[in-house]
Amino acid sequence: MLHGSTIHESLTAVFQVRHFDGRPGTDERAELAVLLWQRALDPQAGTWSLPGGKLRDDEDLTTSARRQLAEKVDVRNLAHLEQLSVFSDPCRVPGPRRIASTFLGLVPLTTDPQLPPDTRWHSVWSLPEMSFDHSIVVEHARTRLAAKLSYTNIAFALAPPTFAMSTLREIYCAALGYDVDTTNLQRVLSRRKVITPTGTTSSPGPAGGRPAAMYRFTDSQIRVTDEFAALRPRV
Amino acid sequence: MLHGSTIHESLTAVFQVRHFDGRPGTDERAELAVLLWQRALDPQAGTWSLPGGKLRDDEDLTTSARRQLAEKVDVRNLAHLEQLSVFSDPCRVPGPRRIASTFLGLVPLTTDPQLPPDTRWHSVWSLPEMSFDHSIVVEHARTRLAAKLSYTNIAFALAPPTFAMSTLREIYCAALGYDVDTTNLQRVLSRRKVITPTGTTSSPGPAGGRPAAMYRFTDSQIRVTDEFAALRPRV
DNA sequence: TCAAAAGTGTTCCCGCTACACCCATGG
DNA sequence: CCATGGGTGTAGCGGGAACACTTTTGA
Repeated sequence: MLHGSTIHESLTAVFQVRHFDGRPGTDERAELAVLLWQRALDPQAGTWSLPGGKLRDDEDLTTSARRQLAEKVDVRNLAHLEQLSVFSDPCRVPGPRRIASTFLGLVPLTTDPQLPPDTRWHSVWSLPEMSFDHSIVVEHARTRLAAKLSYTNIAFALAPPTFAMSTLREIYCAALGYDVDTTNLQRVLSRRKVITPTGTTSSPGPAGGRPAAMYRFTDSQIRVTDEFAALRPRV
Repeated sequence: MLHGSTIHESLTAVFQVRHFDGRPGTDERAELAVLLWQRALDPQAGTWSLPGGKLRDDEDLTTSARRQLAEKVDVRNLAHLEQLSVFSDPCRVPGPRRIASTFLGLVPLTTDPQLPPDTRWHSVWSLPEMSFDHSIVVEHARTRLAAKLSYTNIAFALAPPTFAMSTLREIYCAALGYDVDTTNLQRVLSRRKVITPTGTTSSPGPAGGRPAAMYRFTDSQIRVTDEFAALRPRV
């Protein structure tokens, strides 16, 4: 009765903020995208899946998730990877039991990894038909990301090494799904010491405009920056 | 190489706010307690462990965790159970590989489950020597609980069905580890519609005093009550 | 000199904190 | 009538939202 032939797998929702380059004339807004590959074989051939795969005996789950992403979709520059929940329903997939540990992975704006032919970025706001319970994982990952944007420095993993505030604004808008005020974003993140000015400026675009001050994230490791919403300890 | 003989187990940190009844004269403050059992056999005989055990083929992890608690320590009245992270280091315990999915479980103040002889409640502020990586789990669980107390109604799972504000204050103080103001606790939770007055009052103790108004939690299911600390969407 | 982009300053509002004050009961 | 425990009123503060205004560039 105990573990007849259970497989442990990792599944990772890899997110990146991407410009979905429309044809010229189309407004090319930045959108939050998730990396998916299309199943060629049954079960559920044609549906889109999260990258992942079986856990090996000599690795832990985090290592395994990183390895799967490097081997199968050639993603080697994850700036952040964290565990989400475990999917353990005995009937979640047909065939032998698979317990899935799910992850949230983040790739910075500037990098553009080479993808295998069956793999593509999809806007999280218009997902294709997805395999098994994978769409739930994407939803969890998106929710977790949105929450952490407001009380941690997790955006470091979505932003380039240095950036103008307008770029950072785009990233926040894309990841949160609603508009954010550049002014207040700058002030909130500065007060919390999440971002630091580099002292340099970028030259303005072809349309002119004042040169933008460049910033960088103070830490390149996740850090909680606003611990308690209420019921703070007395000072 | 793939899954030679891996076992999947659940481990649950069960918390309850308890009065550690000192001798008369000792001030018997309420403290956050965790349920532990003492290992009789090696490995690590004598150290204290979290309740849990092997996952069966026909159950998911949540079901398994509930079953283990009912069978092994006779805890059948968990008001809340949620997943924490997975511990998957191949060497986390000696012998065959065990992957542990960890949980946070909460038991209300009033209930007092019968415990087996090797099982005992321990204050989370003075833990005994613990087995393997179990103390990390307790630490995670405590941190998660403290965080959720500030932005969800999770305290419903620690409180009796109805209670006076002074009781609820004790619960928050014990779980958070620092003092909370009764007045503001009442206002914050009332504004968020987390608690509802029942209309009844409790008779005062032997020392006299004004009768306390009784409250209950509005929901008996976890609910987020203060979504964003910053960067809220525009209205 | 004008438009576009970026940065600054100011005001307002809301929620949490702190603390003083008022109420009800038992001895 | 006083001690004890509960409840209410209110002022203050701090952080975030909104928005107008100034600065710097290219055409």
